[in-house]
Amino acid sequence: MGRAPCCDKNGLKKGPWTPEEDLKLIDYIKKHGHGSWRTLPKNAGLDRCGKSCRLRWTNYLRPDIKRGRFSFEEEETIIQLHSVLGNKWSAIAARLSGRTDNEIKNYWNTHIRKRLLRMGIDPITHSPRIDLLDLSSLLNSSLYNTSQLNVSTLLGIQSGVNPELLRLATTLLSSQCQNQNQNQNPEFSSFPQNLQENQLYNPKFEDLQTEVQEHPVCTTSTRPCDTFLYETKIMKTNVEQYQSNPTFNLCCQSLQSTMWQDNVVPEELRGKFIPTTDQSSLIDSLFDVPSVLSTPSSSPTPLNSFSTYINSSTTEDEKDSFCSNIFKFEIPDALDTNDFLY
DNA sequence: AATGTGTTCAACCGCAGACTT
DNA sequence: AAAGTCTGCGGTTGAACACAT
Repeated sequence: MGRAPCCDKNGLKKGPWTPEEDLKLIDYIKKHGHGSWRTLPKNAGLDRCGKSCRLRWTNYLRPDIKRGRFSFEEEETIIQLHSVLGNKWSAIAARLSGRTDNEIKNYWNTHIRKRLLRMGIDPITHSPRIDLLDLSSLLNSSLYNTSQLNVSTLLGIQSGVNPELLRLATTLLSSQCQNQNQNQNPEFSSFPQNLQENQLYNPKFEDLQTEVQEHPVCTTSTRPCDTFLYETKIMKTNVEQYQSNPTFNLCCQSLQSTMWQDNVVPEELRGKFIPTTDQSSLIDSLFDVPSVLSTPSSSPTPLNSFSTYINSSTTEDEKDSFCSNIFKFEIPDALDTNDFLY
């Protein structure tokens, strides 16, 4: 048979610890070490269960705990580790000296998670939340008028997009402009499908796939932990494939003009980087990831990119503000987006 | 000043795997 | 081998606090 029960839960104190209890616990562990948590409360004269003592010690009383606000570097580290490890708070805490898993978990849920959501980033997958895009403006944009292009297919994004929303978008596309562009450009009409096939089978991605598969797997995610960087690489590679396509060039110019016209880029920032008709620069801009997300601060940054501005920001608020604008999606009144959110 | 609302975070709960008997 | 405990972990809660009206 097994051991005797850890503790009799009846009558044991719960709730916040008093300074006296803290002192008792600290004194005991200083003298004897914690040893068996099961027997500790009795030996230390505490009316608590061992589990409660262990939690109090590891999360609050341990002398090597670093208290106070998280630094920017710590925050960036947490985001990077989370993109690889998922909600493995203890594993993340092990790489941040002085911080407990509980503290990191709380900080993630109260600060980082909300910030990512404000930026339109899914905090679980670290991918852009395309399901929050303003479909109506996208569908009516000059991009659409030029190419009758399925937006999600253009971006090479499928994961993270609610299928219902995509279906709705597709329905809208086909019903609104069924006759408009059908014969406009036969070459381009096969473009989306080709792009999709490329994403699935392109041998160029094999090394990236391997790269990701070598990482630990995100157990809390509903799909393998393909990080934001990985997806960004794929998207970028996908689009680069079509740079030689003249119709795609048109499309890029159209998209860029739409971004400017529709206030995707905040007014005050338009002077910070120069509008360009060069597709590669545009693509870099579209797929560049702000450093606060996943890019190590030491990584090289394209000059003509959003992150150039972000990295030169002086305060966290500025970054947040800028990123919020970049990812600010207006939800059409007629569309109840709650129905589409995971 | 009173009340309502939002935020924070210490502490609890329940589960799973390791361990003991 | 089986039954039960121990330990660590991640998710969740709710009291305390901050801020807005």
